[in-house]
Amino acid sequence: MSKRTISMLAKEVSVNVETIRFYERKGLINQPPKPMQGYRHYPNETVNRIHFIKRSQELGFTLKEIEGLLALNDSPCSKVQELANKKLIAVQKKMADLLLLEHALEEHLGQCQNNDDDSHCPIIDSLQPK
Amino acid sequence: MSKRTISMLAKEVSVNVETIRFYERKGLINQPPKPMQGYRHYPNETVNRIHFIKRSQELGFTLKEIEGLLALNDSPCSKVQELANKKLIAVQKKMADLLLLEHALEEHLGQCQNNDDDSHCPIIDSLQPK
DNA sequence: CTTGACTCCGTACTTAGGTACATACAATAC
DNA sequence: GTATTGTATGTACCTAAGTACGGAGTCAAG
Repeated sequence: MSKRTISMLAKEVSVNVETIRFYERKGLINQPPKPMQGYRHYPNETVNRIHFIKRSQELGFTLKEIEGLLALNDSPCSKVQELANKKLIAVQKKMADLLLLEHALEEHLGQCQNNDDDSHCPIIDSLQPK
Repeated sequence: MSKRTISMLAKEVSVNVETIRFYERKGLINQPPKPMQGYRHYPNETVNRIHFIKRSQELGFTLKEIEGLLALNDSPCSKVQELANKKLIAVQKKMADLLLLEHALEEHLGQCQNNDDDSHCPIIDSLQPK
């Protein structure tokens, strides 16, 4: 009886209407059949689906991976762990990269601190080829 | 006398020919004039330019920001520092985000470790709406 | 009954940093 | 001289995750 139209659904899950259509096109949620008359209405299941997608995104999964997770719904825990573990390793690698970047930037900025001549920048210098 | 053609330049700086053309279109390097006869040849300056771009990319700057850096060549050090500092802060923020993500993933994986029933996964459970 | 809001549907656009392709022409190898 | 590379140019395509738009149909309020 809720007669949940697409814009009501959108509001309910805090997502744009266009995004819902996009997920439908991607096959992440299925489009309810169009009644002979009037607009489509969306079941609670779709609300749950979108929440699942959004939570997974917060864990850093891409839509493609989420598609996999959704398919894995009844798969052994070990499969899911494998995916989550891969993601964890990717996250850690990314952090390591950023840490290097952070140090490089800090070092460059440190050189600017010891620089009296504002008209000449050690950062630009070090980017310049030797 | 080098008569450096585009593919020689590409090899020299370890970049695709297409990438050089792309940088030309973006205005990051300027395209040498086409001689009446034969192919364009690229000066050492372009080699330096591309090295500058690549080093800046390693420091995490985007092409758009690099455009800014190139324009800043003769600007006061303080301007450059400002840009680098912004970048540093963005990097640190990104790391903080990833750290949270890491902990969330680790916690989820930890629950799988304490799970005896492989046919049922706590991760999928926790993504599922309550 | 007409206006405004909403839906449906398909398609195009967005950002970033390139990659690829089609065509014509130039240069080099044999 | 012919075959194979290489270059010039413009345009289209790629991924990711949507966003925007145009036109037609539909619904609800006044």
